Amino acid sequence: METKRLHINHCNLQQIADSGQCFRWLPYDRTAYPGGGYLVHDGADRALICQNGSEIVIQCADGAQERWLRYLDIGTDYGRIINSIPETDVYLTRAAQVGAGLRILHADLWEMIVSFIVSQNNNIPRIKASVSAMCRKLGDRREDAFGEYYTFPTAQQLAAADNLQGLGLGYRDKYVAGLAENVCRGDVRLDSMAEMPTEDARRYLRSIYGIGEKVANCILLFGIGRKEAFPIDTWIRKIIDREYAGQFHAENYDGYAGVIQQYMFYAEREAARH
DNA sequence: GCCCAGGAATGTA
DNA sequence: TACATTCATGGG
Repeated sequence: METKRLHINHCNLQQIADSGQCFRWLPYDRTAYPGGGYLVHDGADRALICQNGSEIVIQCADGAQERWLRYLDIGTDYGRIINSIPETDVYLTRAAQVGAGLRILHADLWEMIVSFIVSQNNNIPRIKASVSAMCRKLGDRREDAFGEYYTFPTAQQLAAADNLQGLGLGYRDKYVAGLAENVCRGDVRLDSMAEMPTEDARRYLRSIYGIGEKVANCILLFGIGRKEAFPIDTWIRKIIDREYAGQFHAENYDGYAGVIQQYMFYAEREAARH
């Protein structure tokens, strides 16, 4: 294990953990890390990531620092994005203030694909439960300095499962099983997507049974870092109808509308909680 | 009992 | 193209 300490602007672990883009952030020893400490799982890896003010502390496997810095999207200037919001848009200005510590994670593509297939017509606590159950039942058991954990199951591991009952997937189990089989057979190739233009990658994702427009955009945004992707779920739909008369001009934020969407999503849910 | 959840597939006109 | 229905599952 090794430790990396650094300062990151516009990074609030608590906000990210509750932003609906990651389903395997487990709160860790909150008394020792009042600013937020999480065992962050992504694909086959995990790290302990903690916060004290603007200082972020990453404890991870030897040689994995760069991997986790990339995961945290260290190269993006979120202050510039927030500052690009026109003052005339009172709603969005406020939303970005509320969620000023959000970042778009560079998460494992396969895990994002499966997780967001599971997310359709579902709620976040149930998505977390299903994803955790998939890992525990089908992933590899591993141990590190913080104890045991389970990797996210590979396509092979998911395809090898005789059935996916008992994971709480509901009717979505056939989507997951079908995709896992197609990936194993080589009929679906995911590694090629990272090189595709976003439109091509979106079309490719949408050709997969169980992936529609919204889920494809979530995968593009969180799985391959395409910040222009703008997922519209029930929360975003509600905001657009109420604040923008049914039409939001995402093209005003060309190349990073997905970040704007995340501010909207977080702020709306934060407001609904109180 | 109903409605909702980070929707999508399918059927119908 | 544009709607309507159906799909598991659990919490409010």
